[in-house]
Amino acid sequence: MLPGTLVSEKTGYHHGDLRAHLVAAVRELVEEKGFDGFSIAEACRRAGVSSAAPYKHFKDKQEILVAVAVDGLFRLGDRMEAEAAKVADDGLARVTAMGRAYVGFARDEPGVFRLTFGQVDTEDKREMMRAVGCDTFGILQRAVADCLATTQDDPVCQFRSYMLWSFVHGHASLSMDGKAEISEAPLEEDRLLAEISRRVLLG
Amino acid sequence: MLPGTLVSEKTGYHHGDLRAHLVAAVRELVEEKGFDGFSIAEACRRAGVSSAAPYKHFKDKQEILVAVAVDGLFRLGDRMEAEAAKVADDGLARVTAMGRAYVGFARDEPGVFRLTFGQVDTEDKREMMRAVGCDTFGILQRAVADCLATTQDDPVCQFRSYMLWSFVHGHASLSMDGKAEISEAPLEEDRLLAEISRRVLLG
DNA sequence: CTTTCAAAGTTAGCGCCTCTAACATATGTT
DNA sequence: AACATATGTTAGAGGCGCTAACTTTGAAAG
Repeated sequence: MLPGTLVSEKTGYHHGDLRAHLVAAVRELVEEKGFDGFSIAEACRRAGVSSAAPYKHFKDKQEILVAVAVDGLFRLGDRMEAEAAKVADDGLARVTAMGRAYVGFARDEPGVFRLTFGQVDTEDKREMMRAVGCDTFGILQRAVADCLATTQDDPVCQFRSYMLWSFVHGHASLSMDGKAEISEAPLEEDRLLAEISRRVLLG
Repeated sequence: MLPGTLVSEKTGYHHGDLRAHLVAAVRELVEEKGFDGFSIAEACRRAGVSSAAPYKHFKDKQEILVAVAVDGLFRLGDRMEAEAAKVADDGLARVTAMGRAYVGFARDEPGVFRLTFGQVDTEDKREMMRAVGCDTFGILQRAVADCLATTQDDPVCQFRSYMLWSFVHGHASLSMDGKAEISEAPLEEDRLLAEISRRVLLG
C-alpha cells in the first residue's frame, strides 16, 4: 500500500496501517499539546492499539517524531510549490509567495514546525533530515536562480537563497507565538515579505 | 542575597540557595540532553537534594524552564550590549556586532536558546517572557534608531529592527544544528551579518 | 533565653510514561 | 496444510512529575 493512505479500518487483530495512523495521531497531538507534553501512549489510545504496538514499527519515541518531522517537511515543500504556482510568472513574486507559504505553514502547524526545525539527537536521523531539508531548500534555490537569471550552483544564488531562508525562517519562528508583537510596528505581512525579497534579491 | 551567586554550600538540612542552584543545574542539563530528554529528578541529584525539593520553589517543571529561559534572555541581552560596546562608535558596525552576539549565544547555548524562543504554555508566563523579550529587543532598537538618526518609536525604526531580528534569529536557528550547511555556499559569517545589516538599514 | 512558626528540607507513594519480554494471531509462501 | 514472519497483545520493570504528610532549621516575638 502507498504510504500515507489512511484507508483501512482495524480488522480485528491487525490494524492495517498502524505506522501511518500513528504518525497522523502524533501530528495531531503535537499540535494540541506541544511536542513535549504529548505522549506516545495517548497516540496509541487514539489509534486504538496497545501502548506497546508502536515499537513494532519504530525503535523509540524519537524515531516517531522524526517521521512526523519528515512528513512535515514534505508538506512544507508541497505548500511552497503550490503557492508559487498560483502567482504570475514573475521570479520575485514567486519567491515572495514561497515565503508566504513558509510562514503560513509555521502558523497553521506550529507544533510540527518546531519539531521539524528542532533538534535531532542521533546522527543517522540528522542525516535523513538534512537530505529531505536539502530537497525542500532546493525548491527555493530554483526560484532564486530563475529570478537572478543564473544557475542553482552559482555561489551568489546560494548565498542569497540562504539569506532569504534565514529571514523567512526567523519571521516565521518569531511570529508563530506572538513574539513578533514585541515590535509594536503594525506588521503587514505581505509588505514585510515583499520587502525582504526585494532587499535580498535586488539589493 | 543577590540572585545568581552560587556560594553557599549545603548546611546539613537546608541547602542555602536551592532555587539558583536548580536553575543552574537545569541549564547544564538542557545543554547536555536537550530540553526534552532531561529530567527535574536528575537536576535534583546534581544539586544534591530530593526530587520533591524543587516544588518548594517552583510550581511545576514548566515554571523551572521559564526561569531558565528568562535567565538566558538576560544573558543574551548582556552579551549583545557587551559585543556592541567593543566596536567603534559606528551604528552599522554596532548592529552587526549585536547580530554576532546573538548568533554566538545560539551556538554556545543551543539548548537554552531553543528554550528561550520555544513555546510557553500558560498565559502569565508568556506575558513575563514578552516583557523581558521586549527589553532585549529594545537594545537592538536603540542601536537601529541611532544608526538611522531617528527615534525608537519611529515606525521605520521598528520595522527595520524587526527585519534585522528576523534575519539574525533565522540564521541563528538554522546554523545552530548544521541546517545552514544545507546551503553549500561557504558561509563566512561576518560577511553574512554585515551584508544583512547593510541591506536592511541602508536599502 | 525560650517559644513559636514559617520556610525549606525529607520520605512515601500515586499515576502515568517509555520500552522490553514473552506470548498470540493473522498473512502469505512453499 | 505447515510454517515463517509480521504485527498485534498483556505484563511488568524502571523512571518521572507531583502531592501529602512529616521533620528540621533559623529567626522573630515575647
